[in-house]
Amino acid sequence: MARPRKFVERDVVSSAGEVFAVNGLAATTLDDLVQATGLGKQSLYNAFGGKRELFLRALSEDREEAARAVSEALEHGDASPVERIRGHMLRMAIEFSRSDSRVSLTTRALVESTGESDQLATVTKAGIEQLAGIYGHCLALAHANGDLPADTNVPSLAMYFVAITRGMELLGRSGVDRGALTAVALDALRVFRT
Amino acid sequence: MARPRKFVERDVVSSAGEVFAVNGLAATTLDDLVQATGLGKQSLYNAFGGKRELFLRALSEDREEAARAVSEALEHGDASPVERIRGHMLRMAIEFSRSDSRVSLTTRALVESTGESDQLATVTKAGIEQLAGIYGHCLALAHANGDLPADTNVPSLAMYFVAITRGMELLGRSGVDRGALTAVALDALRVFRT
DNA sequence: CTAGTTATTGACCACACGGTCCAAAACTTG
DNA sequence: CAAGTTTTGGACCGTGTGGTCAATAACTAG
Repeated sequence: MARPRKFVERDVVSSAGEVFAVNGLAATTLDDLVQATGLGKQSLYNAFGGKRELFLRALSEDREEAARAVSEALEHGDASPVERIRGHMLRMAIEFSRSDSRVSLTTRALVESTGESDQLATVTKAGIEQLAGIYGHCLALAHANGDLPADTNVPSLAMYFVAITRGMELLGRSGVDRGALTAVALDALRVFRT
Repeated sequence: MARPRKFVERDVVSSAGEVFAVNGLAATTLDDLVQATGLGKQSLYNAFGGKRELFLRALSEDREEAARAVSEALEHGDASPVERIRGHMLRMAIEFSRSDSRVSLTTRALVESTGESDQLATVTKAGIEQLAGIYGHCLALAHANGDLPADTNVPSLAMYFVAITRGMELLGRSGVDRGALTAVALDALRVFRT
């Protein structure tokens, strides 16, 4: 009934996300996006509505992807919950120390958002809470296992892990090397000492 | 011998810094700066050279100020080193949960810098290391006091504190409230349990 | 094949951007 | 007061911006 699209939305959002991850929202131009995605301005505009909307889409996908990855790492496997978190943190240290390490769209959105009522702020806040929920789930298991001090406040500790990973992301960005970042991760895991 | 300036550099850099802290480098326009500082484009240009240079100046001042504040908190007072760090972390939790909390220029520069060779990256990396040094100094005292586990790697733990404070900054920005942030700070301090 | 619908393309636009020019102003020194 | 020097203010400029338009292409249902 109508001319079909030449592109797959998912791919376009993904390409756009990479550009945004490198440049940030404000510093990415429509032309950058046109070049990265391969489609024309008007097609971009028809399909998504504009730069900001496209960023929001990419942000949502990035957030889902990140949540999925953490879930995967923390909810499966036969190691104990604490061991799973340990493994995850060490993997994050490596990930964040990759020299091409781009900063996540969530962190970008957090920094570039203006004011509480900004839509970026809403999405990122939800993202933070989602992440904390995932950590919390795993920590609750560990707590039930008796692997955490009895007086542990699980939701707070979950938020602590979100904080330390965000901090490690920034440190990696600033050039802190893999060894140092791994050491930071190990220090962070000291909260588990019973 | 010549017409005197109507402004004080320090004040101008400070005003500019506030604008940058709110909007970021890319999203701040020259006109924003003109309005915030009160002087004309040409004067700005004469005195500093351009937007980016002015940002660099503001960044340096922000970094010095931050380092000074942390030094002040960690190196003086009659509480023990560990207690000083504890107090500092709790104060940071409050600071970062202020709803108008602007994100520090260092974090901004970290996120907005492009590539390792970027001048922004150089300055921020130095800033991170300076901060870690300050934490390290205080931690070394604590270690000598026997307040830290004997096997503590002091420089690494110092970097850990830089990471957790950066993470808390981001969390505060995302709307995490004072109570939650304080709890995170307390969790972070668990590394001190002997 | 035709009508209807949507996607694509590239030209186009108004505007805001960072930056520059230049004439006038404000000051110090002799 | 005059010469010399720097600052200032505002008009100005080329460029790149996000976004729009209108003509055309590509497809499907009938």
